[in-house]
Amino acid sequence: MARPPLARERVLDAYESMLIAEGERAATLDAVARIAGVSKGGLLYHFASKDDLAAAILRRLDALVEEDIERMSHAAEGRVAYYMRTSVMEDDALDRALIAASRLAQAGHPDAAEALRRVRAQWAETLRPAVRDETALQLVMLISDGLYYNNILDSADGAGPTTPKDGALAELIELVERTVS
Amino acid sequence: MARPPLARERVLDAYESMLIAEGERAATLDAVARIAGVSKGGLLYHFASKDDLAAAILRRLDALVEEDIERMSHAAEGRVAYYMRTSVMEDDALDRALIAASRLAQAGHPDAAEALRRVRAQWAETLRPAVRDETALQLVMLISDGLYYNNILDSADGAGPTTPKDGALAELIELVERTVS
DNA sequence: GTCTATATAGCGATAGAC
DNA sequence: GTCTATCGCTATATAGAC
Repeated sequence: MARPPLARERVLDAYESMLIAEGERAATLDAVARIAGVSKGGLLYHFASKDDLAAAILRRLDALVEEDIERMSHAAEGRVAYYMRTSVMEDDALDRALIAASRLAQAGHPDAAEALRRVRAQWAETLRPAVRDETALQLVMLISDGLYYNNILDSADGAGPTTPKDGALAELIELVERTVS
Repeated sequence: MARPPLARERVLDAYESMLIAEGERAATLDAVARIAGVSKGGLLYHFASKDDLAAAILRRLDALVEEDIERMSHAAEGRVAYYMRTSVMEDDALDRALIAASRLAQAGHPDAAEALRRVRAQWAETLRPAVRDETALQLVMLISDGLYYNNILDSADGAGPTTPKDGALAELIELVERTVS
């Protein structure tokens, strides 16, 4: 676990990139192997099947979410502001794993849908002490879901962001914080 | 246009159902034909290709959104309340077309992603006169997006809704209306 | 650990009978 | 307008050399 083979990580990154940029359909073993710079046989040495590849993405997601929950719990700006600010696309490791998992979920992978629901439940649990009541919690969760939904749509083709950024986002966060606390 | 062939509609409905319940991967011509109760040849008489099938879903979506915009414009409860109330899954024709289009978008179909962005822009235009400012508009749009995102996730497998319903939804709508108007 | 070559199956689409 | 039969391609996965 301490030093995973480099080729294995490269393959997983390539799979994730393909899922994000081209969708599940295009993320074939051939295409992933090509992007990762290995042969199909080489790929299948590290991941025995396509399902194995998907499972690895979901494990990566779980690990990144655990770190995120930890950071959110101790964020100086407060949990709500941290959560909303990090819900816009920054193309970091967690964003990418989330979008990849969403692609898998929508392609019909049941474990991916369950993983995403579990992640959402963890976030809700962490946010609950920081908001006034359940209605306020729903409001914050849904706005974050909305930001992710747009990230997911815009990552499909190379479209520019349709959601607020920078100044507009700061105003939105301010409005939400006034509403929920 | 006045009386489209019944078999054609059955095929389109079957395709939509497969997309929603099993994802784009599983919505093969064989599977769709089987659900619709026709042969693959029969299917391909009505829709020349799989792309043609996807395009028909997007045309259906456009027509249903046009009706929805019309209803929203004259809703007695107000545009914001109408919009939020109809953003939770009711399994009506519009919900189904939206989820199907979202599956196509995430499978890498570029026209689907563009269609969904266009729909979102139409909704924003209709809501704008009903809210205080752009930040408020963003808040309403994102909560609706969040509700759809959860619909989409929960439709993949047979999971129960994770978003507010009935009383909790009414409270959320009330909170949002206080915030944006 | 990575490669090439190949088996096997499923998919989209065509052809032609009825 | 709907069917059966079939073609050609591509995808996943295996076998075995290096």
